Amino acid sequence: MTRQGEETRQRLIRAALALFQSQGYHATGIAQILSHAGVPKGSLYHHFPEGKQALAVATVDFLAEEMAGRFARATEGGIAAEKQISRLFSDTAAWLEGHDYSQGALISLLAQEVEAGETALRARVAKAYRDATTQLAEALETGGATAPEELSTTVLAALDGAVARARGQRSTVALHRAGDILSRVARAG
Amino acid sequence: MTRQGEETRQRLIRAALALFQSQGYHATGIAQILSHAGVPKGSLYHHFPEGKQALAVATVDFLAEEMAGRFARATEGGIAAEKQISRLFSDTAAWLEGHDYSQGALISLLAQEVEAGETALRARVAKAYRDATTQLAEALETGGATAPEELSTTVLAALDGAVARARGQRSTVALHRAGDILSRVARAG
DNA sequence: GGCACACTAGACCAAGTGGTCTATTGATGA
DNA sequence: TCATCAATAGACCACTTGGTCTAGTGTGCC
Repeated sequence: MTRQGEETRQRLIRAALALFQSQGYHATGIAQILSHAGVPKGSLYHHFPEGKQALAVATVDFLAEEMAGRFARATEGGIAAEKQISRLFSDTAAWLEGHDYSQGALISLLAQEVEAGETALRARVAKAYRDATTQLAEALETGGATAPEELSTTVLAALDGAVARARGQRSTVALHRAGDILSRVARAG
Repeated sequence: MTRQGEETRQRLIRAALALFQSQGYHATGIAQILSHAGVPKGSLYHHFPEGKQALAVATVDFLAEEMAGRFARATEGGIAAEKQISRLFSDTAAWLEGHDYSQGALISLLAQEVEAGETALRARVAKAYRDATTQLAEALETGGATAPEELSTTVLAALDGAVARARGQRSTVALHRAGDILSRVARAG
């Protein structure tokens, strides 16, 4: 793959990520991704011969890596679990507001939108959930949480649900409420 | 509206609900709804002149009423908030398994899928969130919870997120974990 | 019984869908 | 320097989409 080819690939992934996150998988057309990325159709099918689904898989992987970095950073410096959680929610709230609620929770969106038949994509979604949970659990454990796996699962579920709601209501109160309650849970142990 | 007309309307709403809940709004075509409901196209546009979006609005209203009934029932007999929450999660888990994970969280799905331009639908989604939260909060308050609004918001967010995840992983463990933690929160006060 | 109209029926349409294919360009390694 | 092939470019295709429209049918009221 040439340097330019690599760049095109990245542009496609970024454009697809933004659009899928904003409208969902089925609402986003190939043409829209192409115009958003400034890339012709031939290039898409050169880099992703399996088409839209393959692009979505790459998008999930890209996002999963980004999240992994975020959780890893949360561990540094031994921040208390309680603090990690409240930060996770308030950072997400700020991110949503910053994008005027146009972005959302890709993984949970795909988990609900994608049919059982699209196995490749479904498998990546499931993997993304597993990885995010164990990574956050490790960070929380480092931060002194008891039952970190259970807490991590709950935090991620509440985060996804609250993001969806925030978008529906154009308000981050749900995010802050959930963050408050769950960070208190971490403190209580 | 004739008796038969009313029945056709109901059939359309039920079919649309099942399909939207299963695949999302954009992935579900008019033709699919029609064939699922066993209703010709002319009837749809007679009952819902504004088309797909109006049908989705009716679907949200229908679901909102159903949820209201569920929360009202939870209040009867003064069940403890702690118990209400664990039931909510385990009932949902059973419901998902019963439908082989084909059904999902419609409101949060729509909240993420629907563009800002579709105002009518967005407004109903926001209303459904508000109503569900206050109804559950009342039930929880009756059950002895402190800060019922905050708890209700968090429970609903976690429920939506856990449903999405359950579908992505074909497993209800996330639902049970979140239910456990949040019912403990209700007990702790 | 008979009329009005709520309702059903589905052919039809323009626009858009994801995907294929051929032609061409230009970066890269020998 | 040049040959090769990765990458770009976009015309094209079969099919589906949501929606419109005209023609009939049968229900319910007077």
